[in-house]
Amino acid sequence: METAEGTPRRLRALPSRLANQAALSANRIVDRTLAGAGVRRYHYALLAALAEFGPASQAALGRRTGIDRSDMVATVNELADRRLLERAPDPADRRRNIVSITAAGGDRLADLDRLVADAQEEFLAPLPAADRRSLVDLLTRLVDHHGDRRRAEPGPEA
Amino acid sequence: METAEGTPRRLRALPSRLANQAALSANRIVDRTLAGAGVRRYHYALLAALAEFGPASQAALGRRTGIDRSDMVATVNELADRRLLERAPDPADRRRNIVSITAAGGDRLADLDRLVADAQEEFLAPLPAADRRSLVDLLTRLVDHHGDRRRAEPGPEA
DNA sequence: GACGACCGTGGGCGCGGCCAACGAGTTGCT
DNA sequence: AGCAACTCGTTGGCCGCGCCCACGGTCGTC
Repeated sequence: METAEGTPRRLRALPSRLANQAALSANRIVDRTLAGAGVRRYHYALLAALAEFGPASQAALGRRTGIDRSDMVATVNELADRRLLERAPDPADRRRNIVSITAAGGDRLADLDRLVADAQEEFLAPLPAADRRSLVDLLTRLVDHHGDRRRAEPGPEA
Repeated sequence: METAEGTPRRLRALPSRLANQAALSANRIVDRTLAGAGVRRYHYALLAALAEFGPASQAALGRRTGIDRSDMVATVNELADRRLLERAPDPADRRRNIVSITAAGGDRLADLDRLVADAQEEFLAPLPAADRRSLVDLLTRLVDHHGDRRRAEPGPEA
């Protein structure tokens, strides 16, 4: 029998790979769940950001969700088509669009929140509550340190 | 000032998102590091698997690294072009190719191992040793539970 | 000998995460 | 007032990863 082919130790023990594999699993679960409701992760993130902070420009929403400005255009388009949000020009700054969530969008978000919560449960299934807290804490510290943004500091002082 | 735009709580507290963001950071670091040596993650994984278990078929390597059979073809091609591994037909089973690492491939892998180790250090920088162990432990438990493979169990007995 | 399973290969797809560029608009400085 | 620097939305593109399907060749097994 040549079944039971294991992952190489070199890879299996690699924190970066572990993080990646865990994220893979998490994303698979969440994506499958959201797909059942006809949305992708970007859609959920955008609706969540809108519900949390109220209307904002696309650029600001991008900063909050980590979605690139160019990808934001398509994401807003898709959700606007479904009447889950609205895009209106900002009279005070004509460069900006003000994006706001609709009532239907709020309702939809509530549904998605439930689905996503279930997905978290599935993802974290093997861990008891205390370990879940540890995990969240550790991951939070990691992401807080390497700040999300592509920081290109100007190198050593000129 | 409208700077300091934060991530919505709903997202920030989401374990699946935290895992994803952490993996994002990890992958950015590792990818940048490997790119400096002219390779991608798939290349490193493949070389590591070869060095660890010796010559194997492409399908077996795919199972060990998590690389799809079709993607494996290209990966093997690229490394074979650089003489880091060799592909030879298996005389005992003419469906198979036997892929084996070359001396140059072994040398290269040793270099990459060092680079990857540095990358881990950078990724884990904010965590003291004890926390790193906790993290690895927690992540390992997560990935061990949802087994890597796309398991499609036949549902309830017919 | 026929069927099923497996292998390598080719082709394709979607998503997430990027970057470059442009025109319109705004802000800041002088 | 004028100009430079910046911001914003948008278009278009790129790449890597993770997948799937289908095909022809090859075992293995009944």
